[in-house]
Amino acid sequence: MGDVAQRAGVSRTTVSFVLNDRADAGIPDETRRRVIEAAAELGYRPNAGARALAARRSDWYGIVTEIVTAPFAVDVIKGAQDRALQQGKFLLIASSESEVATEAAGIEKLLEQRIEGLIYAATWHRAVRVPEIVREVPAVLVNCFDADGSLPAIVPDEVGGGRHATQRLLDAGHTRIGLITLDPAIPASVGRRQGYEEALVAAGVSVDPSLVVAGDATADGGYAAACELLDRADRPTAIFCGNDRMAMGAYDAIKERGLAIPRDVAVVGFDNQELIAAYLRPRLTTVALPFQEMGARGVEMLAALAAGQPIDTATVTIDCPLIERSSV
Amino acid sequence: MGDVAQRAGVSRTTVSFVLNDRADAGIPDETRRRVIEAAAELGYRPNAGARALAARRSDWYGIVTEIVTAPFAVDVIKGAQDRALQQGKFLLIASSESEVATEAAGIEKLLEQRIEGLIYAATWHRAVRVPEIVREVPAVLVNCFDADGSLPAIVPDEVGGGRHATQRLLDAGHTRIGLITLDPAIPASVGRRQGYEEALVAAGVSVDPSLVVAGDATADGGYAAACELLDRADRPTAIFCGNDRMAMGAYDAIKERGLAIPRDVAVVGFDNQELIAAYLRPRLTTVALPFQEMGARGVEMLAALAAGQPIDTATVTIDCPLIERSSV
DNA sequence: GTTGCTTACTAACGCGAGTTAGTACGAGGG
DNA sequence: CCCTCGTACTAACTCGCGTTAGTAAGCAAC
Repeated sequence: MGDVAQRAGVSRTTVSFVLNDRADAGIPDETRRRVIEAAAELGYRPNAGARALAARRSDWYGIVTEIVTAPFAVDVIKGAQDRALQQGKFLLIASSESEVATEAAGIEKLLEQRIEGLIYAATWHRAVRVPEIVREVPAVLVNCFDADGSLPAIVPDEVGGGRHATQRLLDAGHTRIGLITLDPAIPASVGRRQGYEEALVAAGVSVDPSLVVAGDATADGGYAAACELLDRADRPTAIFCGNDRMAMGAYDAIKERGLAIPRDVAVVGFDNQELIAAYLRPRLTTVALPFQEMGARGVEMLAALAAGQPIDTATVTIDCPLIERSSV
Repeated sequence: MGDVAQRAGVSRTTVSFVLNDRADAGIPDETRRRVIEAAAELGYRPNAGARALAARRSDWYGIVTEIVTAPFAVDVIKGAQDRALQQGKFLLIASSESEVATEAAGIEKLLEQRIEGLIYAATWHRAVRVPEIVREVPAVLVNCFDADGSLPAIVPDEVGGGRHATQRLLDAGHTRIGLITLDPAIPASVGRRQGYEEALVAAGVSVDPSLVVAGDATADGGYAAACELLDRADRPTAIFCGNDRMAMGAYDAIKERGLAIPRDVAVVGFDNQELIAAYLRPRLTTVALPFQEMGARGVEMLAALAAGQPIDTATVTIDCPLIERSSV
């Protein structure tokens, strides 16, 4: 920076003013131009660490999540990183599944970098107990929530998603719609089922509990549950699967019986896992979890928190849109 | 740090010596203990930015990659991050697919953080043209290579993987083994096919070019190619698919014909995409791309480069192990 | 021709650490 | 009693930058 100043024939302070675009410091255009030119010629690149030190402001947010276990965790990261870049911030990513460090140690590392805020993201929608250390910095939970609601949280609208999926089947003329649910103890299962029932009721279709079967959240679980539904005398004409993996198994069960999708049985999934949904044959109509948007909203809330704006810690829910493909 | 010094009744310098474990500065155990205690009591957390500034050493590596497009990119990150943590380094991740910034802009950001090295990772094995800016810092290519070989590169051993897959089928007694290849212009396709042929030749089985068909790298492509192979009078008893998505399509083709996997037709995939391979029914035997290990090796090479150790820029290949499941 | 007001800067301090050169103290040797 | 020689520290500088307080030059007004 000193070299740039010398080359432009001004002081280091002036260079700082120009490069930081401080309008109040009345620098004439001619001087400004000289400084910018000198910086370009010398290939000057500011030192982010030194700047953070002097400005008492790091321009960094942190995010902790499992990046490998769930393939869609990266979507949260992408959404958050893009939004952060728009704000001139950079996102530091700490994996919470490392073998060489605990989750708390990872957060500790982030705090040593003096991050201005932290996003704590789960790979599947659930209640979590965040490590105490999280509370030392403005924090937002994404795709999870803590039991006592003391931290702001952003979660997918499972109920709405369940409604969208069911409505799509109703719109296609189905009235006997099977539902394969996940582990009934988790929010995804509860919410999606509630949405399913709401949509049926709203359409004046009676809810038949015998059409609801539970299964493992795997392809095998979906296969088994689908078999149960399909082997009834009055088999449903459509199946809403708790997730895409189960839909994968359901496809097998349907095809095995010589039935065609969607002609004989329509299928809707949930999660929109590209690798599955886009490659099943026929391609699977499903409901997307809004990971990117949740990440982006997380950064927005962080910005508000860091700016000291009051935030109602109420949980924010984000819509889960229906992704139309060819299985309905 | 000053507070810690005061509480321990020593100078700031002494605190620095203790916390950085400088053995040369003869600090007696008693003093050391007092300092560590004071730091703990005050909840002292060093400021990484300030430390980097003073020590002229950031302890950061950077990695640039597309994190969303390919689901396994995160494995490279995980492998690299774990190894970096072991070295006391932290990994800064820049997505090269952001809408708000170009790839070069992302790297620029990393350089402003004064990273000590850069990993440039591709999501599929290929030749790349790296932006010039990459050469301003020690850099290693992962899962890709540049045309003129001027940068060290780490790539998967496609040939070995093809050999493993084919050998597994030979071991199971198959001699008529179909191969569904990817776009013949890419290294993955060339290498895997070469491995396939090498294994056959080594086993004394003659290579029948008519058993090799090309297809789109999708489930539909795999389906079409598998149909072609299966509808021959002398259909193969095993199929080696260019990747797992194609295997997914091949499964459909096989099942449609009332054939059983692996009894009538055995299948081997490539890529080990968990979401597919672990959930297909039966579960798919496939070859894994060593993403985590490539990431880890990348960090190791970076450490060597940054330490000024000479490195032959020869490309390093990493073994692609066979993952046994139930389709053979 | 002093005062006062802009305009266009600069000197100097501070951020939180690492590091070098130097010092005070006590023990042991002559 | 003086002179080394470790031992156990400390003062002061430095890293690269942001920022505050201050100043010199030019001009208009009285």
